[in-house]
Amino acid sequence: MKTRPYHHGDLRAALLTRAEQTLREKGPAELSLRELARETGVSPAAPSRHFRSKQALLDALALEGFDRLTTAMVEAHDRAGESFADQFAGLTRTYVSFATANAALLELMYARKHEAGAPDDLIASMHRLADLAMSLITAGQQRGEIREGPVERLAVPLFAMLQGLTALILSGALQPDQVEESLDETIALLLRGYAP
Amino acid sequence: MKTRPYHHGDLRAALLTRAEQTLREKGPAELSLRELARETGVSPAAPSRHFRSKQALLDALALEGFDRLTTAMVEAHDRAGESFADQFAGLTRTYVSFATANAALLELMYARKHEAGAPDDLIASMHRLADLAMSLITAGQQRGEIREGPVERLAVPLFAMLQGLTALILSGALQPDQVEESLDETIALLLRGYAP
DNA sequence: CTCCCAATGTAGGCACTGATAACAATGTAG
DNA sequence: CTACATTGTTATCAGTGCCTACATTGGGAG
Repeated sequence: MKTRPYHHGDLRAALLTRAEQTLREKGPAELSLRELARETGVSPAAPSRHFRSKQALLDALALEGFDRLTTAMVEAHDRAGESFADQFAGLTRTYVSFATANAALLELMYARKHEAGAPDDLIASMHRLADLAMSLITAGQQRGEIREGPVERLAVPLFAMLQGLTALILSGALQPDQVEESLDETIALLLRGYAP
Repeated sequence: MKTRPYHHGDLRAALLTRAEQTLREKGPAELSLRELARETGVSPAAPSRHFRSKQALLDALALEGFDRLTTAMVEAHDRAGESFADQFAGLTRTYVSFATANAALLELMYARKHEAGAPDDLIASMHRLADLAMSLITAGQQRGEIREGPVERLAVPLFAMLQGLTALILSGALQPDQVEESLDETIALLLRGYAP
């Protein structure tokens, strides 16, 4: 019988994928470093070599989430048509779709951000995401499809809407079969509100 | 030296107020039943007589929060003027104001709602709040200040906006001095979007 | 090639948590 | 006055995150 090698090989990655799985299944509250170690077949203290604290692991997970979301949105932007409405709808949909597919992850991503000790890379990731949305708005303004005004101010309702819509979906306030029509309604309302 | 009486008097209420205080100061994660008991000057197992589990205490806190928020919104509605825009702005502002003043509480209120075992009274409280907003919309429709359509559908962007705006504020994405102008911007955008 | 050392894993223990069971004090209904 | 339900207390359990000391490994310097 071949014994398990002393060194795991890539414990860090193994922990992360396993953690995301249990996060998806049972939520962040149920995530335990010890149990994670148990499931990965490693000693209880082993994870500490890769993640100084439980929070550090959660941060790493959140960071990964931001990366995935950002690339998804960039791809959606490239894939969308020329018209502002198209791009707008495209970005909104991919955001919401990511949110529904990765509910717990997104919750984690935003839960972590308004606490004091948020790491720099996390904050940077979030800003990158925000910039994406802002550039969409300035583009719309240049085409005359969005009313004028400072971007930071105009962007607030958009952010709020995205954030709020996903919150509604995650919280179960919106049934899955209502999501599509709610999205339509919301996008239409935003476009009317943003019209010059 | 007078010894502390065996019976506390109103432990349940004492625990709740103390719990809300620490919730406000240190967030829900740091809330510990044992510490609560310690601060209240009572044995570690005493709280279990009033709250079967930690979750039960959090639920009670959330329920209290919903009650307070609902009454605040009802009062705001009564205080507001006749015009739809007035009422709309009034409700939005009180909601956001409650959110900023009771950040952690509100987070708790919504965190609990999308988990399986949410108690009935909590769910009922949330529906009461939702009905309030919906009735605002139907009233607006009757006055011809809001486009027609099913209320449940029209209400979604409003809920999303409220939820999202508070999320932005709580998360620190909006600086306190930006809140007022963001609110103005958002309310105006919503009114344009809702216009017939 | 060898030896040393940094990286990675293990063993054990500490302080803390929430939960539960068995027991004690209290106040009250009959 | 007494039986009893309520509300505290004590003790204990399993589980957690984190820390220190030790073991094993593999790769780079000589």
